[in-house]
Formats: sequence, C-alpha cells, structure tokens
Amino acid sequence: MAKRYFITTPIYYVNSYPHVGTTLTTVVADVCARYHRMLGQPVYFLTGTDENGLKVAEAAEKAGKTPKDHTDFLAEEFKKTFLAMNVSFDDFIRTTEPRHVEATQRFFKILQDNGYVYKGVYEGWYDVSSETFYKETDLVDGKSPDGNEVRWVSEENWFFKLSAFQDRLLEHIEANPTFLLPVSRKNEVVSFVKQGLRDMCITRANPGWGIPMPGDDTKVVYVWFDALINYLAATGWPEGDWQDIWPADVHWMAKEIFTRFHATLWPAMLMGIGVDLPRHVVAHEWFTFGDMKMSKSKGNIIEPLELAGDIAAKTGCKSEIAIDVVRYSLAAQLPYGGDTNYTRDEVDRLYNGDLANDLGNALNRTLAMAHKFVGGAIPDAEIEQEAKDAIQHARSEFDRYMDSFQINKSTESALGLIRFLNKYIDTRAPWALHKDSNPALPNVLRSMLACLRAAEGLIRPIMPTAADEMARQLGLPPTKLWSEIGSDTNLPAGATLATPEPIFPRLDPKKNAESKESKIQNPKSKMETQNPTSNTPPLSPQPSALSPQEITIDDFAKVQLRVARVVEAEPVEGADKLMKLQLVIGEEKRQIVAGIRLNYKPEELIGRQIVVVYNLKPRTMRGVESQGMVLAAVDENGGAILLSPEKEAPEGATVR
RNA sequence: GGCGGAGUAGCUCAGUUGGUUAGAGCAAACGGUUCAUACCCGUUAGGUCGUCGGUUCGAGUCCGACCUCCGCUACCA
Repeated sequence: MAKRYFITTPIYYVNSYPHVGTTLTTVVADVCARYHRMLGQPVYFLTGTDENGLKVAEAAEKAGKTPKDHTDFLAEEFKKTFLAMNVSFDDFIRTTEPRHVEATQRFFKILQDNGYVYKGVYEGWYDVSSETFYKETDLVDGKSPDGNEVRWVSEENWFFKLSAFQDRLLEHIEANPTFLLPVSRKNEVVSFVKQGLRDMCITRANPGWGIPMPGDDTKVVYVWFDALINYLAATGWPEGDWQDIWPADVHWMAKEIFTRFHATLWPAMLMGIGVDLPRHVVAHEWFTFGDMKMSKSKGNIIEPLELAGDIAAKTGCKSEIAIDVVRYSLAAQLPYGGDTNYTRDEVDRLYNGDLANDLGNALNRTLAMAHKFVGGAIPDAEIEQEAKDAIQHARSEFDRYMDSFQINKSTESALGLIRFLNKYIDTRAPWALHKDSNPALPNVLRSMLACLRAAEGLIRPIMPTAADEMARQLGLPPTKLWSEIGSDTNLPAGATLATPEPIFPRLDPKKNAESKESKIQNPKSKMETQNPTSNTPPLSPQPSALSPQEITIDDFAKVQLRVARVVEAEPVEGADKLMKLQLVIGEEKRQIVAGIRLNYKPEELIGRQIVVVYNLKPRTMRGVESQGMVLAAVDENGGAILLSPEKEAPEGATVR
C-alpha cells in the first residue's frame, strides 16, 4: 500500500471544553486532510486527547469523578465538537488507551536499550503540600514561593539524554529547510538548540494516574514525554504496516508547544529509537481576543458551535452552512506572522463580503442569467481563454500556498477566482450580448459557470457543505478530485441548472442592530407584560458585569474592619510591589503585607492610621506572613490609594 | 519584575534575500451598470511604515537605545 499522507493535530489536554483556539488547529489540519484526499492521496488524519498527568487526576477529583469517568466524558466532548465542525479525522487517539500505553512503554524501553536513558537523582526542595520541586533560587526565606515548608529531597528518577542530540538536530534542521515552519520559528529553534540542550527528567513518582515506567511502577512517564508518542502509537508502531503511515507528513500545532517539544524533544526522541523524523512541523500563531471584543460577558461568543449557531440565527443561513462559515473564518484568518485578533465583527465582515456578496452572489447572478439567456442548462460552448487562465492561476496559487501550509493564502486564492469572475461578468456584460443576440453569449456563460465549478472544487476542503450546495445548484455531482478542477469534462454540457437559492443570505447590518436591541429588551418587557404588578425576582439571579451579585447585611457583617496604626514599614525583599507593615490594632500587634509600593514609601506610612480587614485568614507572600489586608482604592495604574479615617480615630476602632 | 508577541491607511492585515511613486480587503466619497443576495465594476481620497540614533549609494526591511500596547507569569488576601 502506498504511504499515507499523515496529518496530526496536537492531542488536547482534557481539562476543559474545546474552544476557538483548539478548533483553529483542528480545522486547519482538516482543510489539509481534505485537500490531500482530493489530490488522490490516501490520508491518515489523527487527532485526540491527552489524558495523563497529575492535573487531569486533580481536575477529576475536583469534579467529583474518577479520572477515567472524567476523561471519558471530556474526550467525548472533544470528539463531538470536532465531528460537528465537520472535521474528518480518521483516528482519535486517547493516551489512556492500551495501544498508547504499550507504545510508550516500548519506546521507553528501546531508548533505554540504546543507552539514551539513565538513572539519576532528581534533587530539589520539595514542597509536600503542593507536591512540587523547587530550585534553590526559587526559595524565599527558606520556604517555597507559596510559603510552605520545604524539605530537601533527592528522588531517583530517569533522564533522557537530550543533550546527546544537539548536533544531529541542528544538522537535520539545516539539511531540511522546510522541516520546521514557518522560517521565523525555525530560527528560534536553532538558537534555542545552540544555547545548549539539557537532559530531561522523564519520570515522576507514581501518583496513581499515568503510564507506569516499564520495570518500575513506582514511577510514571512524564506526561509530555508520553504525549508526543501518540503520533507514533496511532500508526501501530512497531507492529505490522506502521510504515504505511509513518513518518508524519505534517504535525500541526500552535506556537507555544513548538520550540521545546515538537521541534526539539520529539525529533530527539525519534532519533534515539532510530525512527524517521516527521517531514514537516508547523506552528501557527494565536488568535487573541483583545479589547474583549469577543466574550460571553459582552454577549459575544467564542465557543465554535455557539458561534455557528449565532451566525445561523443572525443571517438565516442553514446551520450546516454556518459551520462552514466558522471554518472559513478560521482558515482565512490563520495567523502566521503574529497573533491575529479574532472578532465577531470580522467574522461578520468575512461573511458578508467574501461569502454573501462575492461568492454567493456570483453563483446567484450566473445561474439567473443562465436561466434567462441560455435555457437553464450548461451550454455547449468554448470557455474563453481569460477565464481558463484565471482558473489555472487560482488553482496553482492555491497549491503553492498549500505546499507551504499557508492555508489562509490558499483560501484567498480561491476567493480571488470569484473576484475575477465578478469583474469578468461586468466586462463581458452578458445581458448586453443577449440584447444584441451576440454569438459569444454561450461562451461567456460557459466561462462563468466554469469559474464557479472550479471555485466549488477549490473551496471544498474549507467549506465542504457549501461546496456540495454549489454543486447541487450547478446541477452537477460534487467535484471529487483536484485534477478535475478546471477540466472541461467536469462541466458536462446540457446539465440542468437548479433554481438559484442564496447559500449565504446577506446580513443586513441595520436589521442586525435592531434585532440586537430587541434581544436585550425582550426578556424584560416580556416579564413586565406577564406580571405587571409583581416584584417577584427572577428564579435564579445570575451575577453579571452590569449587576454585581448582591450580598446581605449578614454577609457583610462577616467582614470585620478595624482601624490600625502603622508603626513600622519596610519593603519586602525580592519583591517590588510588596511592603511589610507592622501595625497596632488597639492592644494587638499585627504584621500585614500589602502591594502598595507603587504609590508609597515606608517613611510616609509610619504613624498613619489605615483600615484593615481584621479577620482575614493569614497568608504568606514571598515568605512573609500577612495577617490581614489593608483597604485601598485602585488608581488608573493599578496602584493602591490607602483609605484612612478622615480624622484621628480611637485606636483599634471598628469600621462599618 | 520575568518570559513571549506586536507596533504599516479609520478598521483587519500583506510586505520575499534592504532597491524606483509602500499594497490588499473592509469602511468613506464620487461615478458606472442592472444579470444578481440594495449586489457587482471603476475612480478618488487617506500612511513622516511607534520614536531617536546608526550601518548603507539606498531601510518598513539590518543594528542599537527608548516608548506604547497585548498575552502569560510572578509579589498587588
């Protein structure tokens, strides 16, 4: 069997639901997978979930579930979301599956046999209460950063000889210029590796959740180490025909897990067991949601399926089409050079501009003309050279960008063909040709239809449902193969065109503004008409940004506020905002740490009366215990403005 | 404070190895068209490419310093 084109996404950590970011990577990988299938290549598209690691166990406990139930539930949620997003994965791997556990253990064993794993002592200051190791330099006053007691522990653990691969790694990167992409990221990796790689501790004491180390089940394999192996585990390695799938053709991911893990550790691990390296490792940048442009509290939405639902509701397009719209917005905006702001407004702009006005309308007007001028069938005529050129150009551009994984630019190339078409229609003016009974008319209409047919193929990896609908309206079966795009046989003459129907109904900004308003006002007015005289509060009052949750006087009474006098003040060493205050509250002495150094110097505090929370649970900051909290207003810089009695108050007076 | 990223047209962004009048889309103004989802096409306007220095015949592009913004994080119970 021919080697499959193997595409992966990262496996997603199952501590929350999938959001726009994880969907971005997954959808982009899906576009890639669908494209390669259309090229006629056998494809293997893998995604999955990362379920080991202590944090998962902790999250499960918090949710009152066993780790198994917890991960079963969330893995299912990821799967459901991806399927709903029309992600065509061939395999969904979970790192708790036997195939992954076995592969990890074998991998470990081979590395060990090859001499790349050695036993060492992992030493450090161990904070028992938080189960974390700290370096000497992390400690504050001999305690952990959280202020807990630490003890010197040297735990025997296993290390991976990452340092041994430094040179080979650099050679490989050098010899394969497209191994790491984009280039700016590659350079980052090179300088990272040149700084020197340190061996990595790859086991941990067994917390009862994770993959036991072969031959020593008091240890588990470090979660990052096992996670990477999923890519190989899914191929069936080392059994059977795993080499039909491996090496991976492309590992897709976001930038934060690129340099240290996928571009460094993972290749070194593979070298260590003598298995080929992936062909391409690609990192995209992030979507940001700056200015809180998209957030639930603002009534905007970032959960992909909710976003799709919202688009469908707002525009009146079919819900499956709305999924495509989200996919398009992700593909079109895939960030490369830097983070991109992903906003609801931008999604609307893409919808109206690219999809409704350009693509949808081009189909609509072409079909309408075909019905009026040439009897509603694909004419048997010549495609004009201009149109042929445009189609070839769009396709080769699409391919070129796809080769370098710039999905956003490929997407633009597809739309470029539509932009050409709209200009072409204007220039050739079929309505004028029709009026003059010009013999060129069928040629022009066939050319127009050819552009649409090609566009249907080009957008298919990105918007499979919309492509199907385009094909249906063109009266043709879906384009299956990339090679059919632009071919004459893919546009059989005589096929009956369907009645045009807007795939992407235009979003009217005016209407939208109105509906937004009514949406907000509706519930209120509804309630008033239903129950005009009653003051019954809603059943479940929800805290919101506009109306902070109310508390009762009893709640407030729990907080004891007292007037205190500052007798000493000194900066906390190693901190630049913290001030250590010695206070007298009535007869009692207290020490409080406060983040007020931005606005105050020690000498201007001494002797001053301030207000403190008297019955707050003590807490240690930077190794210094704080027995309370001072009250202060927050200025525009985030600095503190202390509250003081307006005139001298009795020592230790209560405040209410 | 640390780490990471970014500062190019009103907005969202492109700008390959430094090379003539710095681009696209949206928004705006004007004009055209009528097949179409009040759409499409064309024209115009709008930028001292964050600031200041440096290298160079020549810098948005390279170097240095600084300023601003964002994300994560740390010490604002």
